[in-house]
Order: sequence, then structure tokens, then C-alpha cells
Amino acid sequence: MKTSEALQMASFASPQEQLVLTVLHTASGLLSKHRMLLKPHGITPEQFNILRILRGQKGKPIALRDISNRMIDKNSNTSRLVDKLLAKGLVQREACPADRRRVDIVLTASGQQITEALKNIMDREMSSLEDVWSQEEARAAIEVLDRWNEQQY
Amino acid sequence: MKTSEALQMASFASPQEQLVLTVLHTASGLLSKHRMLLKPHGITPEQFNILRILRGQKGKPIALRDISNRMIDKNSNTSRLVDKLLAKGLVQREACPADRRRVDIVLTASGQQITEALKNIMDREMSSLEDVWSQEEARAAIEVLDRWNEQQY
DNA sequence: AAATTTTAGATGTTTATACATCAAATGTCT
DNA sequence: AGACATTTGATGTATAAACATCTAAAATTT
Repeated sequence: MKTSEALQMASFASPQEQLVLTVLHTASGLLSKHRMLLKPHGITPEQFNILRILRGQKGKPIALRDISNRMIDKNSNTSRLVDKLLAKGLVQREACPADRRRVDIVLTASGQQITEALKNIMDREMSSLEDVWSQEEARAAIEVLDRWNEQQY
Repeated sequence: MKTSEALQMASFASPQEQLVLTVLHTASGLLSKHRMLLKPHGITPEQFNILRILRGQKGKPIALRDISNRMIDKNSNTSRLVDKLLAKGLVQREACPADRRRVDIVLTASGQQITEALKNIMDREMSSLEDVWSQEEARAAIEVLDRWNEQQY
């Protein structure tokens, strides 16, 4: 269903306003889809965001602060999300030798295993988008949205 | 900052995947901006979504269920959001004569007043987007994003 | 070097979402 | 009509975001 139908809005003040509502509505739908895909494995999209960042480190420890900086939602409370992953034994905290304020995080063996499995699931989902969007229109939409992101100081 | 810079991602598997992350990141930023604008008035974007729907009713009562159907985030817990607005005296619950399961909601006089004020603030914000996006590219991006929304059953 | 400021992370509280369950009212089926 | 199913809304619980505050460590200033 189109956003205008989903919100039951007959008209919008402007295409720009309509785009804002479309972005918000689409993001909500994407997140729901991801939540559904990850749910059988007991991981939320927010937790997966962290696992994905840690996976990119290839075993190299990364400070909590640097995880926060790479999160999709910059307001995420990384400290507590890591707590959840820790409770599941998927990550490990380590003292950071260079700076004792920092806490380094690394994937455990079991964390690596589940992250690979989840990444395959998400990769499949992302691949399916190639049937929905062409590369060109995806790039064009990115350029449009990022223009707003760049404008924010 | 562009999404790729904000997430510190050097490369993406595909433009399609990059668009998904861009939509999620942009939505998070838009919501933060709205939250900031509404905050001085003690209203959250989620609560404003309801106020805006009620305003569109022009005094005609609307069932909680129908509010839910028009929300940007379909998973919002409308019952509890209305509770918050009720506590602030901005809306009123009424028995629905046609169906006693339903609960009709209407704006109070003070609710109408604050909603007008907030709508002006948000309208100004939306108008400012005309400097960021042309009508044509906004329409093009809407078409792209809604293609995904339509594809979801 | 001592004082001050900034940074990193943890934690407490409020708000909202995700999901399950419940009760009451309505709709449907036989 | 009576039995059964569905709808509407409320509510309980877990997870996460928003925001403030706190401690320790490091950086900067004087």
C-alpha cells in the first residue's frame, strides 16, 4: 500500500511534506520487516546493528563510543544494548589499555557464529530489493535524502 | 553529513542496501528534528500525529481504531498515547453510540488551540524543505519508496 | 603541578514500541 | 436463538529511545 493510502491522506501540502511522511512510514515498515526476520533468533534490529559493526572489525576490539558513532540511530543507548548482547554471551567487554575510560567490545565465538547467520538472512533480504529498485533510482533517492542529511549542521 | 559518512561505511553491498540504510538514518534524523521542534510545547511527534489526525476531523469524533489506521507508525499504541493527551486535557473520550466497543475521541478547545500552534511550527519546517528538494525530485523519491511499500502484502 | 574542562561510559526515569492477553461488544453461522 | 468467532480497546511486560545525572579518567588551562 502506498503511504498516502496507508495514512488515508487525500492530499498533502506539498510533495516535500509528502516525502517526509513517506520516509517516516517506509522506515517504520523496513524496521518491522527486519524485526520479523531477526526475531526467530532472539535479536532485535538495534542489536543486530551492533553485531554488524563488530563483524566489520574482524576481531579487532572497538570502543563503545565508536560503536555509537556508527549506529544508524545516533540516539541509541549503546551501553545498554551491549548489556543485552553480553547477557546472551555474544560479545565481551575488555579493558582498553590506551584509555582507561573506554570499554572495548569484541564478538565471542558464538557471537561470530550467529552474526554470520543473521547477516546471511539480511543479505538475502537486501538482495530481494534488486527486484524492487534499479541501481540508478536507488542512487537517485539516496542523493535526494542525503541532501537533507547534509543540510543538518 | 551524508549517511555513508554518518555510519562510517566505506562501501555498501549494493545501492539498494545503501538506500535502506539511508531511509532508516534519515527517518531517525527527521524524527529528532520534529521532536526538538515540538518539545518546548511538551508534545512528542507521536502525540502530534494523533493531534493532526483529530484536527483533520474538524470536530467530528473518530474512533481510536480509525486513528490507529492513520498513524505513521502502525505499531503505535494509540490507546496509551491518547491517555497522555487526555492527561493534558487536549482530547476527550466519548462513548460511541453506534458501537459500544468503540471509543470516540475529539479535541478539546485547548487541544484545538495547541494543535493550531504546533501545526504552524511544523508547516514552517515543511516549507523550509522546498529549499532542499524540488517538487519533481520529491515526487520521484516518493515513487521509489512507495514501490517498496506497495510490494509488502 | 593544581585546577578546570571535557570525554567515556553507566545508570535512573519517562516515553514509546512490540507483543501477548483479556473483557466486552458485535458479527456470523447453524 | 444459541454457539462460536471476530473486533475494539485496555492493560501487563519486555525492549528501546530520550534525556538528565553521575563517576572516573583524560585533556586542557593557568
